[in-house]
Amino acid sequence: MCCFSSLSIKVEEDTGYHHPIKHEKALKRERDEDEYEHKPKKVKVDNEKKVKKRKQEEDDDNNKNAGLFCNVCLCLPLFLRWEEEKCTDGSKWRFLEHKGPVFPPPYEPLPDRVRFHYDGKAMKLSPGAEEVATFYAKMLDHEYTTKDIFRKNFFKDWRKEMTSEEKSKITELKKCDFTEMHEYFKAQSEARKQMSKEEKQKIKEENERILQEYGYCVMDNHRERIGNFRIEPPGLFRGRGDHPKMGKLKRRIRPEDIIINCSKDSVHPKAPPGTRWKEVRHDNKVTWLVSWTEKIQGSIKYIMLNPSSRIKGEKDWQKYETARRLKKIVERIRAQYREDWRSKEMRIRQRAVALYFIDKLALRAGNEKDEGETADTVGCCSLRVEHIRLHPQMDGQDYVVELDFPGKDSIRYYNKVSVEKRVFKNLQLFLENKQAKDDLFDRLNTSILNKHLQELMDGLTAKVFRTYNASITLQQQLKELTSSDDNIPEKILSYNRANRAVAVLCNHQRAPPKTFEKSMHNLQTKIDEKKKQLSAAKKELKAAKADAKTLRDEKSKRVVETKKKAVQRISEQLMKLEVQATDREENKQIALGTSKLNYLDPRISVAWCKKLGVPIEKIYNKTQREKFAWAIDMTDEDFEF
DNA sequence: CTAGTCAAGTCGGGGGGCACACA
DNA sequence: CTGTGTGCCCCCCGACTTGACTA
Repeated sequence: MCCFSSLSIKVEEDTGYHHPIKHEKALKRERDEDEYEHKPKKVKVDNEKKVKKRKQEEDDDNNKNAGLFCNVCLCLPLFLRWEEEKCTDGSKWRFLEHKGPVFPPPYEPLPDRVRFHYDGKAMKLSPGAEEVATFYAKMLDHEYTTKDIFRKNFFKDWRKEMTSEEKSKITELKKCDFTEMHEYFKAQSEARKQMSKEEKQKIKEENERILQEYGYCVMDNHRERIGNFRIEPPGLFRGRGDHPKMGKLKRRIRPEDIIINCSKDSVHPKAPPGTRWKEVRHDNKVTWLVSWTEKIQGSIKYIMLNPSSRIKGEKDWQKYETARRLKKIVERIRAQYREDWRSKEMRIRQRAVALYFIDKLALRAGNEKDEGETADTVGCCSLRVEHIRLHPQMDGQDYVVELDFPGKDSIRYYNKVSVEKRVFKNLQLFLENKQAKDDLFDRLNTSILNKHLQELMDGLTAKVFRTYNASITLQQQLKELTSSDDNIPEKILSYNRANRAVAVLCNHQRAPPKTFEKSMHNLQTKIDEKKKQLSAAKKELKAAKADAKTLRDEKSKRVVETKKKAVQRISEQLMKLEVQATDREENKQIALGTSKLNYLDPRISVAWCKKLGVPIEKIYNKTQREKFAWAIDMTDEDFEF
């Protein structure tokens, strides 16, 4: 729980003890705010005019795209057609036909020789209890199984699946011995690795067959790839961070849980024999094909189309267009929030400082979360006093803000930034008379913030700043780092460095790969070998040159030439390896994939590739090229984000 | 490494409930 | 006073994007 719900509670609690929100200064501020509220009617009128003018500019810009055609589906005058359709009635498609989801195979009971032991004694479990036990057995060497919450949740849910007899016998998890089961599964996966080529080929073909049958749908005359057409198999819930629900049983999804979405006039998917769907509906206002409710969090899961599909590509394109519209007015917005740092109203100051963080540090919005239902993580609006420290002076810099909090997926955000004096002073004010667990921005939440942003620009929300800042950073960095004189490996290193700058901005971290040291070592060995090769080649060249000098014949001249070429080739290879090593080292704890896939306008990369003669394959792999087909196709080298 | 998996975010909209005006 | 209409707020949930991890 955070800002808003706690705000109302805070006010109630206030009768009991001295709470920050109603201390004297705050009360005075409230009075000030009331006065302030009555004044600025005029400002609003001005704003409306500005908005209109801005809209005009934006429309002009959109029209520039009118000449583009869609090569994704080869047949349509591109995005504008989609625009029109959507504007009229919000429908996402006219025709949708698919085969429904693929269910995981049913549970296969263990052979009798694989036993479960309780309190030292072998015990045959009922199929239901056994299946759940296998989920745990499979995870035995995972850290999860050492965690109390995980064990407690698992045991509780497991007992629900036991027969009454089992339930009365099995009362303590620590007396359970799953090792035989664990060994069995290890052997199984080993056996899978050892399978013959033919067997592997057979499995591959079967998978391909399923993909062809269930992995595609028809949406508005196009055969489109589905993203995730397999139903999630049962297992134990693995939350991230300190998740209060880790270890709970994720039950098997049955056809009776499934809602199918398709068009009326399509051939509806058939439920497996002897079963029926929960519902078949025909809602073309949404993009999903199949949905079901997940029982642990009560959230809905979907089967949707692959990122290469028209519907996703169009959304992606729109996202970047919104970010580009922000680019045009971002200076205006910055000027405004700087102005707002001096507002008489607390809520406006908080809003302005939060927006500054979102803009400068690319923080996420920070919605409220259900306390006790999810891991304790925060974003900008839900920052608490305990997550921030103020240093008037630090490392030779003034007004340093130290941020340290668990963000999305419980990834730590740690940063020290020097901020403007006014921001610093405001933060001091927000912190006054608060406890560690209190909200930093007690008069702000994401909905207030986004409503404000919506007034500044159509479609503007907190996350647009992340997209905008990521993309603009890539563009700037590419400009700064690359030169057309560089060779291809150097250009790619520069690209990765630009990409890396974005990943650092967005705090996209990864655990250093387990094999990192080893692969680094391997690479170093290769480099050493290359160096030896090079010096050998140089020696040979020298000798050849000496020969040529004494002999002065055509043949030895030619030898010199080939040796020269060899030296050149080897030193190029060496350089390539060294660049690779640098790249990998710098990438140890940083993940580039997320920003590449979700934050960087692909047109920037495509234009850069075209301009510098870098093949697009060096930047995007096959999947990525499919996802960004729209950009690869419509972008020329002059594109500016 | 890549592709796939599935958890965890963002954000908007709908609907219930409440305050208030008015017949 | 009661019943009805209206507007607003807030909460919840649905849909969709983002994200780290793993087979």
